[in-house]
Amino acid sequence: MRVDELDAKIVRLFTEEQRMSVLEASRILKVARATVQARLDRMIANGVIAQWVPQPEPRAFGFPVVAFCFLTINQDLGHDAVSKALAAIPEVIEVHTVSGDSDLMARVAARSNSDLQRVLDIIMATKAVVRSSSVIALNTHFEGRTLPLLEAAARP
Amino acid sequence: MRVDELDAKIVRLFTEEQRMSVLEASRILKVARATVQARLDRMIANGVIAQWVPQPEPRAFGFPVVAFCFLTINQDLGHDAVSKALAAIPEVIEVHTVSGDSDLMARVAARSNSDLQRVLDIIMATKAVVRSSSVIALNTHFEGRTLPLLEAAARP
DNA sequence: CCTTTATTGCGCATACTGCTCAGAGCAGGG
DNA sequence: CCCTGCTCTGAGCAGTATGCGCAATAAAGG
Repeated sequence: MRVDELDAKIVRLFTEEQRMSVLEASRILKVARATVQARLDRMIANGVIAQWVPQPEPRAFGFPVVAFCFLTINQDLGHDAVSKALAAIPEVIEVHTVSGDSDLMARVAARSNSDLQRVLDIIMATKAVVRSSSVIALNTHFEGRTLPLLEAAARP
Repeated sequence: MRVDELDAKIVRLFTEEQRMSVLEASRILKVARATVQARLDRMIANGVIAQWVPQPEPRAFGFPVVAFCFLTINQDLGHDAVSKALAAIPEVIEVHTVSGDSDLMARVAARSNSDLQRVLDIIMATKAVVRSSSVIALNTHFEGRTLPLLEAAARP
């Protein structure tokens, strides 16, 4: 879907002031309320706004450690079956099939470095994963920063 | 912060029905409206709910390619200066300092595989990065799946 | 047992939402 | 040049939610 600058401004407004009402936004942007409504509806319908939900932050409730694990899977099972098995583990936040030496990459949260070991053991215990190699995130500079990209896509 | 099962149920409700009102949620959970309000306020204040904003999805507006780039940086600059330079590039969605062979890991979005090359060139052109090695996400099975972890943390 | 904190139920004024509708502006096709 | 389709606009109205305050009750902790 194509987005324009008004779309980007709307998303930015609702991102910066999450208590913004549609009416208030329309006043600030000097457009009709129905326009803001329509733009939001369209972006949600097209998936440009993928979700608009309270995002729990594991760091804030006892899981300060983040690691990226590169997994070599049991080829008998296939990627989908393995990702399904991984989805049963709450500490696994994200799973991609990737190019390169490994088959899958998983983002994993843990209570501590030693707790990460526990989670990795759970992953290995599924028998879906043959080998894993992890990289720990020592410091997260930023993440989920998609707004600048939306604005870049909106520019003419 | 400690979360209990009511907290998790509240987050789940607002995640599954994003048009849920606080009043409606209180009716469904059979608690007072003020309680739901108080729990939400507390979780937002403590960062358990990190953000509650419209999340743009790059895949939906022309950036279907996702890659994870492992960067070796120019040691003269330091991690923070480099991450700041990377933050100026809208295609860079996420940056972590990581353990292992590389210094930083960046999540990058692009319009296509060849467009990814363009983005990597921009990254290298900052002179902040000495070497990069990328892994392309061929298939995203799931991501941002933090709710199960919150529920696990809420269980007694 | 007492103090503190959380929850509850209630009311009220204000504000927002969802919905509808007719008219205006604009671009593209015939 | 005129039609057609699309979006934006401004307006209204009923229904609903919100923010706020308050006093009573329940639960938790020392």
